[in-house]
Amino acid sequence: MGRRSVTGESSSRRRTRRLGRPFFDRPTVTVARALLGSELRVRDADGVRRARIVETEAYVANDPASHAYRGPTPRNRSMFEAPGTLYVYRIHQVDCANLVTRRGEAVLLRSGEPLSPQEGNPSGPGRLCRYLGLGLADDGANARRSRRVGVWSRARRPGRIVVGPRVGLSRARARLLRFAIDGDPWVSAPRLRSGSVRRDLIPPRRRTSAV
DNA sequence: CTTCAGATTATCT
DNA sequence: GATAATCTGAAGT
Repeated sequence: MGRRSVTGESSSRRRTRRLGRPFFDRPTVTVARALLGSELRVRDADGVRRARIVETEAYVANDPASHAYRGPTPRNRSMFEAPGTLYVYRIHQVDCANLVTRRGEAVLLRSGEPLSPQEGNPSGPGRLCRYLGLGLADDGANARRSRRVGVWSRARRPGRIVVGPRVGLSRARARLLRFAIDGDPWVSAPRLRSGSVRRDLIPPRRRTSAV
């Protein structure tokens, strides 16, 4: 905790913009990859918290691991709203945030690099929300329009993207729908390593311990 | 109404 | 690596 990585600035700067419908209204895997390197901003009375997204997971149609798998319920209602909607849920006393892509599909924001002056650890979906001040109250807000929450395009290119199995699931373990910036120190455990997973290969089920 | 597993994390061996 | 914490949503009776 309290670490801040040095992120070679200035060299390949880009103009950033708030991401809108064309960004979110695409296949979920596309959005999950495109979100890497983008910036999440949450405004409150004290100012703006910012984090650079370094790890995501895709939850797609007909996905047994998705909260939307059995159709709309009171909890997952936001997953069936417009692209860019925040779906925030609570598990084991922590809140986790998703961005909706297409109907019933979303991208879980798994970890980020802290960009605000405030120290903190946004590595892990619960910690990311806590660092940014995101919570259940934000469920249903739309990041395309919200004054409080927004996603901003990459200021610089991310490095290589690595792919692997999603974390913490008991079902659909074989699907490679977790994406991260290779080597980024803020990627959550278990760490993905380049070359450790073949994108086109479905690994056999393991009895214990993932990755 | 009751049961139960869970898109996590802190802490221990 | 393994487990407890701690509680809610959703499915079952």
